[in-house]
Amino acid sequence: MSSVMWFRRDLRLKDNPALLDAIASDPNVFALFVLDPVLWGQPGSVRTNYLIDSLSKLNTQLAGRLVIRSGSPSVIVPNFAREVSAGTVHIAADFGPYGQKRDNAVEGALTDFGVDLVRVGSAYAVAPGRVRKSDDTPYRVFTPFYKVWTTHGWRTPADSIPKNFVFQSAPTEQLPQPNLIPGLTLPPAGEEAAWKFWGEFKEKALAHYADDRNRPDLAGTSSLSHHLKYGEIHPRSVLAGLGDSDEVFRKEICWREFYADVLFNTPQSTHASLNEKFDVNMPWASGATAEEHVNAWKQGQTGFPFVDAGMRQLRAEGWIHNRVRMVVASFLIKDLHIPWQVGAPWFMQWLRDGDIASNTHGWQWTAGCGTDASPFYRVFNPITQGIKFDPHGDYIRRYVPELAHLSGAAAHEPWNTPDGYSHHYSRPVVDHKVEREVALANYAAAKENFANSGS
DNA sequence: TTTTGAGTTGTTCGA
DNA sequence: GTCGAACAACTCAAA
Repeated sequence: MSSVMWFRRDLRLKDNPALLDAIASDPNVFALFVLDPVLWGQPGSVRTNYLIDSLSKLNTQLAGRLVIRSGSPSVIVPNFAREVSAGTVHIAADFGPYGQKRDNAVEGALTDFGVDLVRVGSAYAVAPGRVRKSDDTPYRVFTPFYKVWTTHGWRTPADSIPKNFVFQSAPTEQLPQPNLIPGLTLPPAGEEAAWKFWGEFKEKALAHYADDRNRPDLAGTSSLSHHLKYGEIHPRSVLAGLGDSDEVFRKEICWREFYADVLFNTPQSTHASLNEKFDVNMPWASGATAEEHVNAWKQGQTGFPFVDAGMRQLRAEGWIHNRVRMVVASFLIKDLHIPWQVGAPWFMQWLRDGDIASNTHGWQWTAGCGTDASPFYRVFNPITQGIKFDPHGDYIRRYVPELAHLSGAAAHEPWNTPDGYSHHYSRPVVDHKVEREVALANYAAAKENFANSGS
């Protein structure tokens, strides 16, 4: 007999309860990764390239014993279990809409072969669905969720696997080659890189996190999002390294868990606004001009330096600073009047950390239809946001070469500088002041229509 | 059930 | 340039 560790979004050996459970259940352990065509090889997928790197690092850690098979998991996993005479298949539970469906299908197929699917742990310190109000319904507001999440607690990081543990070997496919995307550079993947970045952040930036995290021109954030996404480090390990004074950063870890919980409780929210009037009554833009606007947004050619820098950073690094994500999302929704459901998939296509829960609900928050009750008249000003959070213009010059000749904060307002357009930078596609008023009127109209529709 | 207090991330205006 | 108030009144959580 043997056991199978089916890796998915938990590509690490440290603090991996499912892996420990596999070893405890039978020391002849096969390490399996399934290339699922549903998640794999989507055109231009940045995450696919990152994942290939991460799998290659994991394979090295396993002394070349990572078994790769491609196909539908509900076929591949049971067949592999039978092939290696496994009694159990071990996984970290997945709480996303697709992941749950997939795992249930695999579990059913395994049962037919007399093999158990064992779920141990998850990608979260506190599994989605566990934090509930006293009436047993889920939270829709962050702060009370955070209070209960904190007191709920989580286990201390698990032991490492035994030193020199040897995994079993089985026939494997080769990892696909990365599909290089021109202009895109990804940081190194894998468990070792995750701990290296986490260590450096803890040493250099964590103490200033509360002040610097909003500054896209500085290295003020942890850059852990892609490592957490692929489970190269577990949030439990990160939380264990924090002190009482690191409340702001602990809250950011909790935001990831909150949004996973929200998605778990409302799986339809990947495409449907939590506040349904946004999908029914909002007069969104359409037609040729709207298409041109969306295209300018995607290409980073809106003529708003802070927006364009962010959209170009996305395609250069597969990442955008969180502050800038809010600004570019607000611009698409409230200046160009395009629904969040157009922007979210573009982010998912290009973000190396693209997480369906965090991405979906980050967008819904900005749109004003998500788990937040902030006033609808909150519209980000893309120019003043830039000047406030990139005060020297360094972030602009890094990503927008047409403005690299402007010094200091002048890069934020090329229209105020004689040679602002001497290097062919785009003119603003809209007038922010005008579009802000349009957005406010649209929200008011949607609310009115909703009231009148009698729903 | 009713009431009360509070809610990640903002902008603009006018003193 | 800085500061406080207004924006306009919703939804959620908890007592």
